[in-house]
Amino acid sequence: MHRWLLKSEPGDYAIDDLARDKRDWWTGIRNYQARNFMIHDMHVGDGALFYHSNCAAPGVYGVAKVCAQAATDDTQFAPDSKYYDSKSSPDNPRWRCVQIAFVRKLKKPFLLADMRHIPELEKMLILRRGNRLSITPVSDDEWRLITGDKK
DNA sequence: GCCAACGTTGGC
DNA sequence: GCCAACGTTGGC
Repeated sequence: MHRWLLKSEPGDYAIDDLARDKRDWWTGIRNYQARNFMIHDMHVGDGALFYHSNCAAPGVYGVAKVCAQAATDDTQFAPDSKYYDSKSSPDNPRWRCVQIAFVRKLKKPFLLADMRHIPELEKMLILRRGNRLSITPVSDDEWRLITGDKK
C-alpha cells in the first residue's frame, strides 16, 4: 500500500469538486513520470493527499483514495478537451489514469508555508524548489503527520 | 505579474 | 544525440 500527493489547481478541480462528485477519473495528466506512477504503482486502496497548487494558499486540503486501477483517459481523444492529444490513437492510447474517491476534507488545510517549517517533512518532493511533478509518493510518517491519522 | 525551473520539441 | 528555443508550472 502506497501513499501519494496529487496536485490540482483548485480553479480546475478542487477538493470540493471531488466531495460533490464522490469519485472521479484523474484525467489530464500529460507527464510520463506521473502517468507511470498511475499505471505501475498506484493501486486500489492507496491513500492520496489532495493538494491545491497555483492558488493563494497552496497546501493539502483533503484526503482521497485510489478506487480504480489505471484505465484509458478518454480526454485524450476529445478534440474539444484541453487535454486532447492529437498524437494518441485509440489503438494505442498514450495516457491512462486512475480513479480516486473522496475521503474527507482536512479540518484546516495543511499549508505549504507551514510544511516548509517542519523538519519531518523536509524530504517531501513537493517542497523541492522547481518541482513540477503533479503526482509524488508520500511516506507513511509524512502521511500521519499531515492527516493526523494514527496509522 | 514576475521569473526560475523544468519538460518537450525540433533542427542539425 | 545534442542543445537552444519554447511553453508551462507554480510559488511568491
